[in-house]
Amino acid sequence: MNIREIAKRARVSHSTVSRVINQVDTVDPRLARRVQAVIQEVGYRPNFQARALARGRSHTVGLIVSELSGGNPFFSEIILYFERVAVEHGYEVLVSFADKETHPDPVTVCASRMQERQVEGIATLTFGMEEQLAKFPISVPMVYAGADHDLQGVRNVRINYLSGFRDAVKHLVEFGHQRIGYLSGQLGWSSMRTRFEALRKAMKLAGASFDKDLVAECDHTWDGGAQGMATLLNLPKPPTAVLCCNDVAAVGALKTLASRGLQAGKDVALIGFDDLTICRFMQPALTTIQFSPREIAGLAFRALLEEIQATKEKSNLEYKTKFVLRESTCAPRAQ
Amino acid sequence: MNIREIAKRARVSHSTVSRVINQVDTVDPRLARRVQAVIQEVGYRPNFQARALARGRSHTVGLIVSELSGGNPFFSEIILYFERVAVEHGYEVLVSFADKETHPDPVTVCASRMQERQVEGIATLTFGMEEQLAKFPISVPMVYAGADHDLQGVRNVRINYLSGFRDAVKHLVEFGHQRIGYLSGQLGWSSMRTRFEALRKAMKLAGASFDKDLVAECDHTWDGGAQGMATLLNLPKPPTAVLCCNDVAAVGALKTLASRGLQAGKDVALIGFDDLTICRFMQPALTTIQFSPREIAGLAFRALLEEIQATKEKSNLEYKTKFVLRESTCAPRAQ
DNA sequence: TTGTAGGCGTTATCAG
DNA sequence: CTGATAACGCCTACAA
Repeated sequence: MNIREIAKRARVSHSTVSRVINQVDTVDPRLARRVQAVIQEVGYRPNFQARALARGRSHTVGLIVSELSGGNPFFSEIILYFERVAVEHGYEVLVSFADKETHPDPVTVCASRMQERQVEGIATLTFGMEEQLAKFPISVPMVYAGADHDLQGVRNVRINYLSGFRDAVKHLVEFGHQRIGYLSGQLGWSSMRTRFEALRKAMKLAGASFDKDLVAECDHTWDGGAQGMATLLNLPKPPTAVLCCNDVAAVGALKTLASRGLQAGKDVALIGFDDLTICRFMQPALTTIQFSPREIAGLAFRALLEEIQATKEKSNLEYKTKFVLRESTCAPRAQ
Repeated sequence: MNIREIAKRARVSHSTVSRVINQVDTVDPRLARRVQAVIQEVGYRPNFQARALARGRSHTVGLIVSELSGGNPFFSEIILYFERVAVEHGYEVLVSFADKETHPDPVTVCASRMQERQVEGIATLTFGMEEQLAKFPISVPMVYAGADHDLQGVRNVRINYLSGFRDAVKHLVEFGHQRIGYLSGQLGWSSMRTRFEALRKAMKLAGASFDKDLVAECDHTWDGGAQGMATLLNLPKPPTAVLCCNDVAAVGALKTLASRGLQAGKDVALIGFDDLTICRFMQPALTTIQFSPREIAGLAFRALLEEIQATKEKSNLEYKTKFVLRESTCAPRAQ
């Protein structure tokens, strides 16, 4: 079933049908009704690809994620919500995974797929692989989130990491913590460097001294967090409070604490990052810094849309992390 | 940059270029090399939509999910892995959400989108909304997973719920549990009915009596599980062991237990369903029944591919749930 | 206001 | 083996 078939049945030309479909209002209401009736009757829907071809617009955007962190709900939710908001705006989304699991040369694969489908813009939400992907020889608008420095021609949704860390550190300092540790993700990831920097700055602002020995660099995964916490606990003088680069690492840390008979919120203060739903259900409920995949995906899509539509007045898009107090912190405990 | 431009530069006709791109091996190697060179040089990639139009094949499949259960990692992983395996096979995937959050009439919206993009097949992985979506006036192959009865013309990836429940129940019975409870999702969902049936059968097989009063019907969400467990605990004679319809509900249940000073694996036996990564990290580690989104997505895609390609020898696709023993069970405790 | 003709980038069918 | 030529389904001047 196509536009010509509809035209035949409605006894008009196919251009009239096209006009009706595209709501061109110069068309005679009576003809329009006749066409609509036929469309309804046969359940016709225009062919998206033919339209894209004729109009020269694919109505598709690309989304590049990394998903290196085995089973972190954060990334799957990024996809979920990005897809949602895109669909609401009449866009399709092409998801590409920039990791080695799918292909040895992810950059090329991504680039090819994006180019073939004529995406109108690309959001790169890898939180750390932006730099490698910047080699992309691509000619469409591009959006990052939380890139550490503004790249030429790339829109960046700024992430205010400091706001959350500031309140978190303040909270710990008020409790009297002197030995504050940090479970960092691998610093090869730019967003991990950025988080680390934010923490350092927050410490400085709070007038707290920062001991490099209390930083464990580990995988930003469940197991990575568990290992990292073990490293910190094995220190001659372990920290009395620990912040984590993300929630899954914090949950892993919780596991290690439990295995040593220690309790967060009692023996040691623990703070996560992301605010996954699971935080509310951990025992104790995990205090964390909110970094909502839903909101970030939304902001990124909005930024992308503005770039695609070449909007004059660009919104000032910034996501502000927020400290969320629950039960996993406490005053320092004598060793 | 298009096929004609390449043709011009390689001094051949555009048909020859097309042949080279499509690896038609009747083309003169020298010409082929010349064309390849130009393609490399200008970084040309064929236009996917034009191809789809000309070939009459979209190379796109639809995926319908429900995602009614706020922030259940299970569903986002279904999307993630389905997308992955589809891309590996050269397919694009069109994700549609069949829930009210996006639109009052999800069925129509899904149907329209799927039809417009000319999907070659549709996988409906909602685990309970299949029936409502069956009204779909659609003419392409369709795949379900775990539908409770085989529908005409629809391929169904069978889910063996019993295998997991059988071992779980056996495990509890061996511990000596007499009062086994169940936290069910709303029985309006077919997969919830199926799970419930599987449990009943497993109980029967184990020679255990099944008390209907020990079943709480709740939302299959984090908070739903928490509430359901509260209901069970408020019973005059609460169950000594509880199975759950999924892990997030089990985690919610864990929360309720903790708030009443009870411990799973000590005061009451608790068993989840899904085997989310988080299970390993709960305190105690959650014993559960494995229902892997990765494998199920993979099987569903394979089934879909077979339908699309009209494969003669259909694989016998069945997913077998599996009991995973961890730490959240124990012998019944005197009240 | 409506219809005709041409084009979007590709594949496919023919002659040559 | 190659190259015109005609689809694929739609949009859009331009002409009527």
